[in-house]
Amino acid sequence: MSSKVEKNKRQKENSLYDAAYNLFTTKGINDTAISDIVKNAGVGKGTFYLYFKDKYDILDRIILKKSSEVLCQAIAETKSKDFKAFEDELLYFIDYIIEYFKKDRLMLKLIYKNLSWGVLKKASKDYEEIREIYTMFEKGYANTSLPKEDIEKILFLIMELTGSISYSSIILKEPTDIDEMKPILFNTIRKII
Amino acid sequence: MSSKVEKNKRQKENSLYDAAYNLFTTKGINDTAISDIVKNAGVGKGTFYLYFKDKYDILDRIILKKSSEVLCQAIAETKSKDFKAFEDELLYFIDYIIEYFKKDRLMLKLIYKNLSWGVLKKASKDYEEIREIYTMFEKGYANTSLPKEDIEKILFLIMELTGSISYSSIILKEPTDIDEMKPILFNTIRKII
Amino acid sequence: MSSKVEKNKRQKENSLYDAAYNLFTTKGINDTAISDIVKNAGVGKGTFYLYFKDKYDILDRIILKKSSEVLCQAIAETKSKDFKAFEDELLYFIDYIIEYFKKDRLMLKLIYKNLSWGVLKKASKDYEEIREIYTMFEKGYANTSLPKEDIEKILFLIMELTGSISYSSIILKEPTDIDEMKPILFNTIRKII
Amino acid sequence: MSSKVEKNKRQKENSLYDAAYNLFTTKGINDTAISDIVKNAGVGKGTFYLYFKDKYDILDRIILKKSSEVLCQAIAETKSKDFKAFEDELLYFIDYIIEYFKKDRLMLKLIYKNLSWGVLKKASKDYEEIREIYTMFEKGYANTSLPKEDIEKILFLIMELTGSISYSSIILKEPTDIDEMKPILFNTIRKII
DNA sequence: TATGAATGAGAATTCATTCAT
DNA sequence: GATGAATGAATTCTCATTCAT
Repeated sequence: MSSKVEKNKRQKENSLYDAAYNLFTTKGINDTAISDIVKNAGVGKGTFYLYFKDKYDILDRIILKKSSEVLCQAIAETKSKDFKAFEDELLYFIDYIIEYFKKDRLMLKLIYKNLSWGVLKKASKDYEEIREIYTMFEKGYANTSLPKEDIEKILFLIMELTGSISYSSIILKEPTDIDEMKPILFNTIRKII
Repeated sequence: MSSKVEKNKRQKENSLYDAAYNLFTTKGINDTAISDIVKNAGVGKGTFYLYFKDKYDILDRIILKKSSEVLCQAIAETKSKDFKAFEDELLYFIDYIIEYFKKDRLMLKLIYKNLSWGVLKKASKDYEEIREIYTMFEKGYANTSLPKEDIEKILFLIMELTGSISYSSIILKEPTDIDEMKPILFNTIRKII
Repeated sequence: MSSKVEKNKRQKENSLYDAAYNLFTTKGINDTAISDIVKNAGVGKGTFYLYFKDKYDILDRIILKKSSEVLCQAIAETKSKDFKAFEDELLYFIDYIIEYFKKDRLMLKLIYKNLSWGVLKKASKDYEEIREIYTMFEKGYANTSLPKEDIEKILFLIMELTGSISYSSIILKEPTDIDEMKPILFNTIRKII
Repeated sequence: MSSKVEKNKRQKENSLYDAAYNLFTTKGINDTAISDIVKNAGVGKGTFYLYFKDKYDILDRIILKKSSEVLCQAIAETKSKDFKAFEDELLYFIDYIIEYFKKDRLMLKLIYKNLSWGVLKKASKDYEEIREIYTMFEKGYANTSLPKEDIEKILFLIMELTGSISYSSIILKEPTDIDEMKPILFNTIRKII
């Protein structure tokens, strides 16, 4: 296949991704029809089915893509800082994620209700950076006697807590604004590790 | 209005609640149509609209009802035990909730992603028991200098953490089974308070 | 039946008339449901069927009532002026009707599309005043040799023309405003008689 | 787009027009459902919404189409006769319309109460023939000092009168049959011009 | 590959009418 | 007479999916 054709295909697929993401975040998943997506993407209706099975197929892929993006960016940024203390490193990582969500509330809204940390772990085949989160965390626990599985569980627990608190305080403003929750959350994480 | 008519109305409304709950938990929300609900409830289609605005109206009310039920039962049971230590009391309360969810996974699946602790707080007007959760928690912190708001935030955080971990480990088995997560979760809560 | 009960019945019927008239003129006939009418009238749904067969039954009666009212008022007012010339008398009568419609556009909109002069004639059993329109017109033609039927046809024609022009110029502003159409219309009527 | 597809589209649209027209005239507008239309047209239900917004959209377009057809035919026929006198020409034109309505009462019934001369004028962009009615009329008034607007108003008035009388005498037989009304109507028009 | 016209199953919603109280 | 809860047929409208071009 000529690379021109290949490029054109990639282009169509991407415009479908973009259109779907925009519609899912602004109108909601239920209120977005495939005909909306193809209209916004500027492609024919049949074309959608060449790339995706249905609405939930493209949704799943978008969620994976977007949440990986956040995590990759967060881990890359954290690693570049060369923290001495593990606690500082972890909190910087968590804070980066929260600040990201604060700037892109629509994305948080879309991915939170549809993402589980477990799904991401499966995706870690494709994203080396996600494995690095584990590495960072395990290194932080290097001189403890905790079994590796327990360390992973603690990481899992912290990630779930972060996601949960981010969602409720950023999206629902419950029980209060994220900036007021952060000290409590960070303090809690410090106690946990 | 005669009490016979009144009783009949209550009956219809309840059979709609029950039918909707069963369908939502077994078939899922998206795959449940109003016509399914009325068919299962044994009432006419128009009757649905006499009591509810649409599918999401009945869903919201079910979620509120069911989640209040869990919490009310949990707090009642906890109070009846007359714990001496606050830590024991809180962990018993949390454990009760988790065990409830273990027995009724479908309910957990339905309510978790659609419920926020904030919504419940608003409902606490109608449910005295929910206010008692706060009372219990505040009593536990009685001899600290923490401001009342911070105590509430910590409670909120623990509730979100519990819900989040319950959902992922009971429903998704991620990162592992709930029984393996419990020690870590309880240990974490102990550290937090 | 005691007159108190009788009065109460009349009251309910009247509030149904009023409610229906208000809804028909503001929301339109198609968009007015019987449940709207009874709600606005403050009576039970079953009550409607004690007085009217269906929506079109009450509509027909309202149209007859309202259009008779206009005509009765117009003829009474005209007679009270004691015109010498028939032309002046007829034009005053027509003008009175037009001015009435100008002040109550909603009513014109409701009755025009649903009323025919013929329907009114049938109603003239109940409304002596409507017969007087004929009398006035025939008197005006007293010293001509025209057969009575032709005189009636001319009156009919003038009434249809008036209604038609009122509707288009007052409601649709077509071809122009009623005040600009009046001179042409009056001039035309003068030529006709 | 291939002309085959284009032709097929036109065909579907036309069968919808035809089916809707037949149902509107025979069953009435209120008693015609979209599902009746598509069934009679032999197309899928969704196809209707590909071409029309709703029942009133197709109705409006039908009315415009049909009323333009009558007028176009009437003016074409009139022009072909090469009348010397304007009065003869106008009356022939009016008579043609009336005879048309006599033969197609259902059409008259459908379009009259839903059509205004004003709507037609707007459509005259698409129908050159409608503009020719104005031309004919203005030519007839060529050697008078009447302003152009007044001439148009008189034409409007004559058209409204014709429509109104046609409707009541052909459809309602009020006050009498159209053939008995014609002499009076023609006489009146003669007086008006 | 890409298209978009066509489909029809199925979802939500309305509403006239009945009838037990 | 008066009520209003209950009904379910009827209607509108949507939308995922197909397939001929």
